[in-house]
Amino acid sequence: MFLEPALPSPPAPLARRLVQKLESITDLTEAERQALLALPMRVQETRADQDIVREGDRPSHCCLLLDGFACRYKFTQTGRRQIFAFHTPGDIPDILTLHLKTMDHSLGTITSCTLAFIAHDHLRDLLRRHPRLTDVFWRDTLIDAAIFREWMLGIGRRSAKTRIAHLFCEMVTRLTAVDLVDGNRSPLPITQTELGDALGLSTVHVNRTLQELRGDALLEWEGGVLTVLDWAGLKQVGEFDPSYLHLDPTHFDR
Amino acid sequence: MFLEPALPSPPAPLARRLVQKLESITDLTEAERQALLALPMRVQETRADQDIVREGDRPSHCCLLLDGFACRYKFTQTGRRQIFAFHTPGDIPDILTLHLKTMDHSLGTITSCTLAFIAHDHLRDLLRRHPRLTDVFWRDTLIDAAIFREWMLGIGRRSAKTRIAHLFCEMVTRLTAVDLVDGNRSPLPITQTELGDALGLSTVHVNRTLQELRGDALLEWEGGVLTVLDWAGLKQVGEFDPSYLHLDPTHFDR
DNA sequence: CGCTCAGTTGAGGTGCCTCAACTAGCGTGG
DNA sequence: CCACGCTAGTTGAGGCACCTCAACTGAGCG
Repeated sequence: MFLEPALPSPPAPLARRLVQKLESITDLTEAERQALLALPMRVQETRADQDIVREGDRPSHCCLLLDGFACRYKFTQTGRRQIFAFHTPGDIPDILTLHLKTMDHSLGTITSCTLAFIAHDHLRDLLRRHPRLTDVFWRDTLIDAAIFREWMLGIGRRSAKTRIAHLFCEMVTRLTAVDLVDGNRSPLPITQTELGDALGLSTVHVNRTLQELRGDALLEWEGGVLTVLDWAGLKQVGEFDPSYLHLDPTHFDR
Repeated sequence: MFLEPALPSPPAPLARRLVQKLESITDLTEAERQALLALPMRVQETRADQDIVREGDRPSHCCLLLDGFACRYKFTQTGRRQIFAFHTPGDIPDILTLHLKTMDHSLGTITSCTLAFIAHDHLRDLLRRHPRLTDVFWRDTLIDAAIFREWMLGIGRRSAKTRIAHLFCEMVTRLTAVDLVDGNRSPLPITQTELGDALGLSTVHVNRTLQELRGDALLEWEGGVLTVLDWAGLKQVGEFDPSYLHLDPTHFDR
């Protein structure tokens, strides 16, 4: 293993958002925090709607999302798209490449993004020196899977209206956990088409269902900002129970 | 940590199926194999349609499936069920309880099963002594998540016929990997209702779609045994590409 | 021999889909 | 500074894949 020294140490701790994200789901020791902040990484700005990693790729780096929104997705053979997850700052959406050599789906940006690439070797070295961080990342992928299950439940068994409301509740909750929500206003810079691709719905039906939710005075959604007008009502329509997000109650509550 | 010595050493290595399952997705050293086989566990026979762990539980043991079929599932608030996964011998469906204290869904038997309960403390001790096994189980949960994604893609974007064919391909492939398939005959002891709950379909529609698949001479399915008459055809109808299962090609091919 | 449970069939309904057209905003280049 | 094109959002009309409800069959079993 050949670990180059970190590039000229950056002014602000780049991995701050990563630490914040991990602390929203678990505790970290000071040593672990420092080790994370010291991770060498290469920063890159990316435009919207760009693939970061594609199905079939065999990456040697993981991608830490520092700023912006990204998503993971895959197409059917007939060209229909399913989005599996929306990712927010602090996430490492492709941490799975540490243990699954070949990507079975793609990762792309939704907005313009700031990305930080971390070499597998550096990550493995970190986990060897701090074995408990392995458990932390493992826990993170277990939560990832829990979110997949909840989406599956929605797509398989819930109405369009409930599905959309549920996703809004989830995004607001997750964004709150990484301190990106201001009062009842949350960033949500995705298109109605992307929302449909995430929920297994057509754009047309998403549009009409959104009109219902707006008509019920539950929310507004304009210019990439979601404003929740009635959180209790939205939770109820969305059948939302945040247990599956396994957020650490000592660091988070809503 | 108080590790009692293993119960009177059983005649046949109980964890044999676990080793076999893990070797279908990765390599194990002899030491790791031995350590797994030496895991202390309490064996229990269970009838069909029994819950093993329920949503909200905080278990202190994991459950290794030695024989039979199990599934994980959750209900919507309106009582509609979604099955998230079918589990086969060698699986530890609730390994997530090592890192997520509270179950966010339920685990139940489909057929009568032989279960082996392993204390979290024993598992943690094993992983401390063999850190690479942590990576192996982490990899296993990553594959679990990949299967969730593939199901999500199906439920969200594929037709009923494709979905059913795809699931059949997946089950046959996974069961082949743990040596439970005899030629073109594979155990599949689930009901049409369970199949529907897994695929987001009604029982009635599952039934009619199965008739199509049988009519196309792709398969037979009777008495809990699936007979694939035309593997190439079934794969094609199901748009099945096994990459997402990340099976170890040195131990497995189909 | 009757109960139960899985599978099957018919009939009618609907939630969401597709296709197509139109509007509004916004960046870009002439 | 306007014209243009592109993208996101919106609306209408018609269709269908899948749904619900309900009844019936057949096998397994106490």
